[in-house]
Amino acid sequence: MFTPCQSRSEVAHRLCQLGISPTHQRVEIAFALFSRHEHLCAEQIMALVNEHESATSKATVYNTLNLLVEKRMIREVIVDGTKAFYDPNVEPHFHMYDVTTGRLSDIDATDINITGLPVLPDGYHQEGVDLLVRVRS
Amino acid sequence: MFTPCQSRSEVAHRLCQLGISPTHQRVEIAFALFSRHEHLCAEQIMALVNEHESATSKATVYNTLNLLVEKRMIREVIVDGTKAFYDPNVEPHFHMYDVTTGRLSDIDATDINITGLPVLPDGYHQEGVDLLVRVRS
DNA sequence: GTCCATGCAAATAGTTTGCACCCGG
DNA sequence: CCGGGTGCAAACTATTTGCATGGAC
Repeated sequence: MFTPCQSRSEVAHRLCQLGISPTHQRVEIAFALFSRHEHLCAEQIMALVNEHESATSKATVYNTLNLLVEKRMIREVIVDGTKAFYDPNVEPHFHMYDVTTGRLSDIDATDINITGLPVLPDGYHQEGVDLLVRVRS
Repeated sequence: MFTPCQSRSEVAHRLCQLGISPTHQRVEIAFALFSRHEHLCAEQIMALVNEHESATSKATVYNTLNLLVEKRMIREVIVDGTKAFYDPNVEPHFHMYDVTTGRLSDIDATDINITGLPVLPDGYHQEGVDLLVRVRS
């Protein structure tokens, strides 16, 4: 299950567990995602991190997000090709995207059942299944 | 069902049906997609179109692809956020993406059944469901 | 001649790269 | 000191915008 973090020290601890040294920038970036249960894009994260003092560069935001994705602390969600969203929930689940507002929300995977997917040829193995429900309001 | 076009005049005819004037550039771009049953990205389409004489600009390729998407002659498929694929098949169907080769292929929708999707609140309506199976070879 | 569709050069947005610096050993 | 990890300016790539051109009426 997804567990949010209320404090920066909690986030720092999780970073350490993954072998990532908890620098100021990294803690701020991870905290932005884990303190709220939302899907944010790089730009929004950058804005949150630099709310008080403008201290962290775009490149660092991106590099850190990529590092967290690689270490499986967060997940990248592609929705429309214009930008990536980042999701602090790494458990298997799906997404709903409101094309009117640009808002992305979770769909719990436990309720969903997908049948009839093709059997993969030998030598192939399934990495994952992405399911996105696009809605308009 | 998806019906490929073997000739440029067939493509021109389909463009007219949609109210798009069949200029040289547009016919070439649409023909690149409809003459082969494949998923191509803008770059590949540009290369095909300019194989003989380098005559069509990148901007025109993109603008034309966007026009065809808008008129529902083709479909944009987002797979990894680095580039968009364009699919001449606009019937409901799903996709399989080989992350090793970067190749994208169709999955027929008739075999697939998805249950347990959430009921949408009033005022919302479903635009579509995208299903992508990521495989590794 | 006027006007609007068309095509493209230039601008933009999102992301990555390569390198300078600094901190721990 | 030295070396690798860190952060960022600059570069890069995919895509969009705004405008000049030219063909239709």
